[in-house]
Amino acid sequence: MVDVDEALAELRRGTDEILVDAELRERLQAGRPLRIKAGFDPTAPDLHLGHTVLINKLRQFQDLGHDLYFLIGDFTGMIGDPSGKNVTRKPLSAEEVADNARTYEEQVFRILDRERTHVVFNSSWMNAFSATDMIRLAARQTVARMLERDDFHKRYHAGQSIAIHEFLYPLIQGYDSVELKADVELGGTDQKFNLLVGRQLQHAYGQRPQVVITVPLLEGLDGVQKMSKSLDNYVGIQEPADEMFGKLMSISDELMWRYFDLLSLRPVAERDQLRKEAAEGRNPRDIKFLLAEELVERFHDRAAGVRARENFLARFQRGATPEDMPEETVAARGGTVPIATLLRLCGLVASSSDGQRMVRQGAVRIDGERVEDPSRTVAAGGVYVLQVGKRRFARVTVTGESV
RNA sequence: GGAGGGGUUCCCGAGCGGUCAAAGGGGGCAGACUGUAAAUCUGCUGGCAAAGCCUUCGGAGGUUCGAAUCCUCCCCCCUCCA
Repeated sequence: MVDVDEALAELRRGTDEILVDAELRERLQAGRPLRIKAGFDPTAPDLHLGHTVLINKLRQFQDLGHDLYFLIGDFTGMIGDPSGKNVTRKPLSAEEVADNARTYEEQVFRILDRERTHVVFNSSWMNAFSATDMIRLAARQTVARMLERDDFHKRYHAGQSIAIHEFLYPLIQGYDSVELKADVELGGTDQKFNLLVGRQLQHAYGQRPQVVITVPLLEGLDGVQKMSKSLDNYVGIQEPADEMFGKLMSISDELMWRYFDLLSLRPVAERDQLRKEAAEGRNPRDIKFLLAEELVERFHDRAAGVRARENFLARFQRGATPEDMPEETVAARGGTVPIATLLRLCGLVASSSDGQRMVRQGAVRIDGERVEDPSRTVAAGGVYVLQVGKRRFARVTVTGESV
């Protein structure tokens, strides 16, 4: 049996809070495999680095011999999750939920141990929940307590709507813990309220309340808001190596240390050493290289990490165009196509108006030559490398009229 | 059920008969500077194969030469009272 103190030290690392630490110790001492719960909303089909903070922690529990209940909140997902943005979400269709859940499952086993993971869906018990059950459940919670939740509190005081069913979300999530007889539930710090509802409900239903562990939320690339797909400040774990590397290089120096803490698996001592070197004048960019390379390596492989760094240097230090870029084919009506339209058709700008603006701002290049004239047209019968800004590229073949 | 306040572009928020594709801020994007960092400065921030045309101020009608602005009905949100 693993030493409990050692296990606890390992489990505490990188967490935000453990409620209650003494209870966790007790349960670990009991020596039986614990039932570890973590819930996932089935709306995001792409896991990003922000999710991996939690998933790495789950993996640790597995490595210590505990059982993971990977809960896909398909039922709660259909209700619509109130957390995050202060907007009532539209419910997902059963089909979408199923699709998203499958994608989740595929990706998560890049990190988790399949053998020690039970994938469960809360619809499997919630679909059988009766109105009577629901009322009994709702009776366990008060409106005042609900309004303590930060998200609800803000919306309420900002004069934004809160639908009643949004109150059901935490209740059901909490009830899932009852159903699973969870010993421990993990989640992001933003989940603290919901996780604590689980404790309360387990007590109300005669169970021993779960231990709640929160992990910090990872800030997105902007360094301010949490990493999320909808804010488009994320790094997906399935992204191409160059893309991943480039995104990680664009973070601020300050944020880099945060990422070292929450994402890097390097020993703490090494992190401290790097920090010292930075303070002594080592170029932070080179330290960022280490981080970016480590993460690319984790989700691709060693060679990919090295190659991504080389490509990065080539492109931005020596101005080379990337080797891989989207290939597009565009048919020119009447033999030529305006540059702004071409950019739009290649997906490099959101609209042709936007494309014109980009040209005016000097952001557009054709085969490396800056385009000055917004009304410039491009002739059919050629292959061009288009560039917008520093990062957006496409190789386009312009053909004559085809349809 | 009653009384009052409110719904404006990605977000917040001005506008209250033409000069409004709609102030200002945030966010975002681009340029300069750099280490594709941050900070800073500057510009842009409805759409269209485009010097013109088309669509936007909760929805539908109406008044007017002209409506985000005025009128009618409807929908939604908030506050207080029940």
